[in-house]
Amino acid sequence: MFTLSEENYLKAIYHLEQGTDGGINTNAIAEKLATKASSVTDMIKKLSEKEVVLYKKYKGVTLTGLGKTVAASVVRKHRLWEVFLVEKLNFSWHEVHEVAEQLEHIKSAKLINQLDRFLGFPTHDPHGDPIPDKDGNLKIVAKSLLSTLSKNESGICIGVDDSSSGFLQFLDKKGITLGKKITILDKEDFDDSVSILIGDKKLSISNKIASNLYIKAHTGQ
Amino acid sequence: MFTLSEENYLKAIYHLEQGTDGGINTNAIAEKLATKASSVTDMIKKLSEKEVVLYKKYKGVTLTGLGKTVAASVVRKHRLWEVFLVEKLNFSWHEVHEVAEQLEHIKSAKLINQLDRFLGFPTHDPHGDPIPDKDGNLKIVAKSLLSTLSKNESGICIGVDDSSSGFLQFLDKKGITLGKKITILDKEDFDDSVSILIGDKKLSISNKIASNLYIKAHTGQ
DNA sequence: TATTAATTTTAGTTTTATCTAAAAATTTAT
DNA sequence: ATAAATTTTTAGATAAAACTAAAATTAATA
Repeated sequence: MFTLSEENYLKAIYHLEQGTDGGINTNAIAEKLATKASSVTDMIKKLSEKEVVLYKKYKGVTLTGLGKTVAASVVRKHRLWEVFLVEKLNFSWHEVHEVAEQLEHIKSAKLINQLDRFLGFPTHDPHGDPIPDKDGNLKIVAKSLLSTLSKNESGICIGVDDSSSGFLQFLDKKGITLGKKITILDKEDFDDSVSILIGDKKLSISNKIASNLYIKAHTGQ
Repeated sequence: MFTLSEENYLKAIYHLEQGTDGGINTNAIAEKLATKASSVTDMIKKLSEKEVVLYKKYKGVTLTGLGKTVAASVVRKHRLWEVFLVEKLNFSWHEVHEVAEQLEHIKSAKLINQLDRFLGFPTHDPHGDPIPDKDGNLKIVAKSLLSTLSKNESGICIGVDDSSSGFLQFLDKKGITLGKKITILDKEDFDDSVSILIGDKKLSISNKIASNLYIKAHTGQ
């Protein structure tokens, strides 16, 4: 069994490992968890003894198979609870993270299995992130940043890169939500801003925004 | 804000205060929380500094107004989550306690308000215990133990005194559930066992069982 | 009431997870 | 390749919440 703190470290390492292959730096973990590098070293030693990470001094850490399983289970719980909050309790997508950070540590296999069923076995959380299955596997959907699309191309908005509360509320204000079709009307060389058509509305968004929206390839008009 | 441990102490004192008026003993709290008296003394000092309990050395503790509010809020969360588990996630009433012990510490006013609404503002948990409202008040329903009823009297089963898993599973096996009408057919002087009619079934239960079932007075047949 | 018994508190440790400051190792740059 | 900068680890300290053992207080009883 793992403590709340251990679970948080495993989750942080899990997220940092996504998209890299080498070991994860002490400093990177410290920054992610808003703690000090020395604290990270301490915890890593403990996790290493529990055989959830591989650790060589000064060389960073990687999750073991067991470590990945534990971390994925925490992420699974986090994302399932987020779905619950949005679908059943009328939370907005920008309000769920903080509460899910707490709920993800509740220990009960039956609880999470039943919650999964109750929610209809969702595959993605309210921000478009995939929900690991019971075995910790997650289905990777091919996606690209809106900023990489060319003029007249279009796609379905399926996720956000930055899921900070501020960004999500900005999207709400602009009427940009998951599942909507977005078409690139024009791209401005000057500042890389983009004119888009979303629903029946035309609007201009900055490159920064376009670089935080994931799009699923969408053939045809 | 209160730590998990502080909340558990407040809840224990809250429950121990029900039905008494004097101060609560250190030993009683220690037993309830399966800890040592010396640990209780330590925590009580801290709670006293936080002004949630009144404490005089060697004289036990009582909750202050603030203490009652905090404790009631934890109990409210516990019982709402129990309703959720039974009503929405198909838990049995004997399975909910352990999970609710964890869920009761999740901090989010919106979460608990929305959960309350989602569940239809329930007034009682799956064991028949009242759910404190937002202000910590709970509606006391007049109830009596089944063992106090006389021959030919009847009532509705509305709660259990002992809500241990073992007892609840026993009741399941016998088909005794909340909301059912129970009529006393006979009482045995020899061992104080009781013959009852529940639904269309007759069965005999020991005095121990009859002393753990609460009945709401029920006029007429 | 004096003595014994029970309860409660104090004093001193332990464990977990953090921290700061300093030392060690590694990486980067001149 | 050596010095400087950065990163990481070690050493020692702190706070929370628990413990054991002993001392202090209160309650029970002969």
